[in-house]
Amino acid sequence: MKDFTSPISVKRIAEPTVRRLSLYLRFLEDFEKAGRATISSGELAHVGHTTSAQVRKDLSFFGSFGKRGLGYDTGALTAQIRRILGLDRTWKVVIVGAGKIGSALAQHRGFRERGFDVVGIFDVDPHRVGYMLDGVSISDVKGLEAIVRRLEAEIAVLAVPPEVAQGIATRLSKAGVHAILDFSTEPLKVPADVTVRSMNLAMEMEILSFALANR
Amino acid sequence: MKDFTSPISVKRIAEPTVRRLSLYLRFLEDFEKAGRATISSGELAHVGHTTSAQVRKDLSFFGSFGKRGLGYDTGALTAQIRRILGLDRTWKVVIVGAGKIGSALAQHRGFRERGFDVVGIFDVDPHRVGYMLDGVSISDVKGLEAIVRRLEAEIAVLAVPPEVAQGIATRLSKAGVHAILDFSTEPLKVPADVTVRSMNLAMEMEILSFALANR
DNA sequence: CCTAGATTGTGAAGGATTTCACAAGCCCCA
DNA sequence: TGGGGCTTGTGAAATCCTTCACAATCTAGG
Ligand SMILES: NC(=O)c1ccc[n+]([C@@H]2O[C@H](COP(=O)([O-])OP(=O)(O)OC[C@H]3O[C@@H](n4cnc5c(N)ncnc54)[C@H](O)[C@@H]3O)[C@@H](O)[C@H]2O)c1
Ligand SMILES: NC(=O)c1ccc[n+]([C@@H]2O[C@H](COP(=O)([O-])OP(=O)(O)OC[C@H]3O[C@@H](n4cnc5c(N)ncnc54)[C@H](O)[C@@H]3O)[C@@H](O)[C@H]2O)c1
Repeated sequence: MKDFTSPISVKRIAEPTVRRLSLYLRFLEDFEKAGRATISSGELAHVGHTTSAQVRKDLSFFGSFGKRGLGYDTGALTAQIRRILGLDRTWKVVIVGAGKIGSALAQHRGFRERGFDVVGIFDVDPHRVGYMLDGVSISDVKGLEAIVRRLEAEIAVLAVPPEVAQGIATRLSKAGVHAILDFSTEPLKVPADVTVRSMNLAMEMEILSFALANR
Repeated sequence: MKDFTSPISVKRIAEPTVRRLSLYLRFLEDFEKAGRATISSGELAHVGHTTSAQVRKDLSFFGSFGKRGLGYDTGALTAQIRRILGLDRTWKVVIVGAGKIGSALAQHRGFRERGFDVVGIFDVDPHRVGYMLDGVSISDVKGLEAIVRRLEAEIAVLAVPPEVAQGIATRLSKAGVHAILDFSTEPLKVPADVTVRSMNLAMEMEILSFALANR
């Protein structure tokens, strides 16, 4: 699991900072649509449940994008954050596991809209292989490595049963995928140059349970 | 959004601690199944990608559960963590939005298995209302407040389009729900005694994008 | 019953992140 | 052209979280 280190000059960026940048971006897009030409750190902080100092500190890791006395140019800051997050391009994504979650994701419009192109879907079940999901046909997982390499997919979404997740993660890593979004519950072991993020439903539910039980 | 504060004696528990407890619990269950009677902080740390000191510190917030020289009794520690997380009971859950994500969740076995009972499902679409999902029929969202109150549902999962999420969250809060798991992208504004957790797919994908762009 | 070996529980130290607070800079208007 | 009002960018302080390090204490074995 890769750390948030960077190659040149930029030191180490904390994960919470990246999370917040992603939020700021969403708000900036709203503000842009609403026709606002500039926005202050205070306004961004307000909608993002944080403080203006936090917003400015977050941005300061990457440069000086604002104008004192005025705030930030909405369009310019949007573009900067998109660039910082690597969203000034599209990414090729494969989905492994075309079950309930996998097919929901494959049909999710917001995915492509935000620059994540689903170029491949895989399953082991012969009843599913060959069918189309939102324009992409489901391939047999046997061909995973070959197809991933040919398509040059960079990100994989894992929506397979937990007991096979580790095996698929290893195969994906070997096939050149460097980023995995995992929906299963067990933490994956991957090479150091592969980043894994987990969408762990059980954990989130348990955090809610804890909050309810201890209020 | 409620903070991780607690009523009597127990101070404030950091969110990362609760996350890790949830992980430890999963590992403990595996160890129990494998027939291990005791387990050391070092072993738990190993599988959880952390340190033994971290494991002991996490547990120490809640009591002394181990035996020096020996480690922890697997079964007893499992029970303790379940109690701490509020998993020594079942919780009543409603799902709002029976679309792609909502119905995948409703049919998800692991939900009930871990003590989260789906007692109600809601949608606004008349084509969906009345159908059954895994033994629960889909109700019209018009009746949300009445049904939530009658069932005494405590947790809600929000799988509706982002533009209606805030409205539903407010209605749920008023109907007595104190915990919400939100799948939409925009942060929700809720009363202070309601805890919200977000499963934000877009944000996770963007964190992966950042990692790829900056390696 | 005593010693060797292992592991916990926890203050204190260290590190990371957030918040504070203010000088510097920009715009507008008189 | 100069002053007032506002907002940024950023060191320093404060807070939060993790790691260290070791005394306390348990088991097992002779
Ligand atoms: N459904 C949910 O609401 C939900 C919620 C949270 C987490 N999850 C997790 O997401 C994962 C998928 O859940 P789901 O509900 O979609 O399950 P599912 O059974 O509907 O889908 C799993 C799919 O993976 C395929 N598969 C199995 N082995 C495979 C392999 N080796 N290679 C490729 N494909 C393979 C199966 O054929 C199936 O289509 C599970 O790990 C589950 O725990 C699901
Ligand atoms: N599908 C995905 O893979 C995915 C992934 C991440 C996030 N999300 C988010 O999850 C949410 C749901 O996504 P989806 O793909 O399931 O969408 P969907 O359109 O399939 O489902 C939404 C459902 O909500 C219902 N609905 C609309 N207004 C409602 C209301 N006022 N009350 C009750 N129900 C109402 C609709 O009838 C529909 O059945 C969205 O916010 C989406 O952005 C979806």
